[in-house]
Amino acid sequence: MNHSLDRTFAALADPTRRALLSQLRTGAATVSELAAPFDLSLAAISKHLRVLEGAGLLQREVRGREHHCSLDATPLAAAADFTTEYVRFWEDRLDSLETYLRNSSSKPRKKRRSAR
Amino acid sequence: MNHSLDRTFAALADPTRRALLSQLRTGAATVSELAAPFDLSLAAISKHLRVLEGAGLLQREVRGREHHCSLDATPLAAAADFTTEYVRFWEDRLDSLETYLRNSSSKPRKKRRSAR
DNA sequence: CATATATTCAACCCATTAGTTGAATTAACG
DNA sequence: CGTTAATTCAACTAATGGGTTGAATATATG
Repeated sequence: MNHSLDRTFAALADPTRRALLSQLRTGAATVSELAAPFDLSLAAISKHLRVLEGAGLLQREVRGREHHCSLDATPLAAAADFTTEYVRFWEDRLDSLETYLRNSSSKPRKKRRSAR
Repeated sequence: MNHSLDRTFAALADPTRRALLSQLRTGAATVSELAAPFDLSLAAISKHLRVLEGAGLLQREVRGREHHCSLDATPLAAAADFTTEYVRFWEDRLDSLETYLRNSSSKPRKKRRSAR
């Protein structure tokens, strides 16, 4: 279940791929343009790009002998939802812990208000 | 660079680990409690838990022979920031594309307003 | 103490990943 | 047409990941 989150997170787990994504924010680019900043073979970059493509984060338009790659951030929405849900959950827990501590230490035995 | 994002995303890339995190939201649990829902050996779960721990997502308190595990969502904040930044960027791009299309198709040659 | 319980450790297996190099493919260009 | 350029393919290596099993290590407990 949630195959696509698997691929999205796996794609993001590699620093080279995150750097490629970052580069793509400035606009579409060919494979060799994308490869230029890295000390890696073109084949290695080609593989990374395929991983990004497999995660739906990259779209490729072949124009002659050049492959023009562009970002597609759509799949990141699910990843963002997933993570922010936990962050919210966590903040809420910390909030209620805080109110609990405030209410129980200064005025012990008193009923605590609910957080937020 | 950003070793910790590496580990966070790598930890999230596995469905078993995401399920473990989800379980941990209901509160602390021992290793065997966490393992119960899965059709996996305890050793396998133990490994997954160590990955989560390595990513800082799990805290362990050894109480006698039991290891009580609890969630720590703190590292997810960076992951959430990372992903939502892209999502925002993407929405903005789509927005400006939309306004561009609206303004150029109905009233061609007219200056377009900036998005948002 | 002897035994059962909770968990990890160690050694393995198999699949996948990240990288390399050299050849193949396809397209552009004088 | 022949050469150069952009990219992938194929084969290989080394490391990592996810899983297993059986033994080891503590810790409870009758």
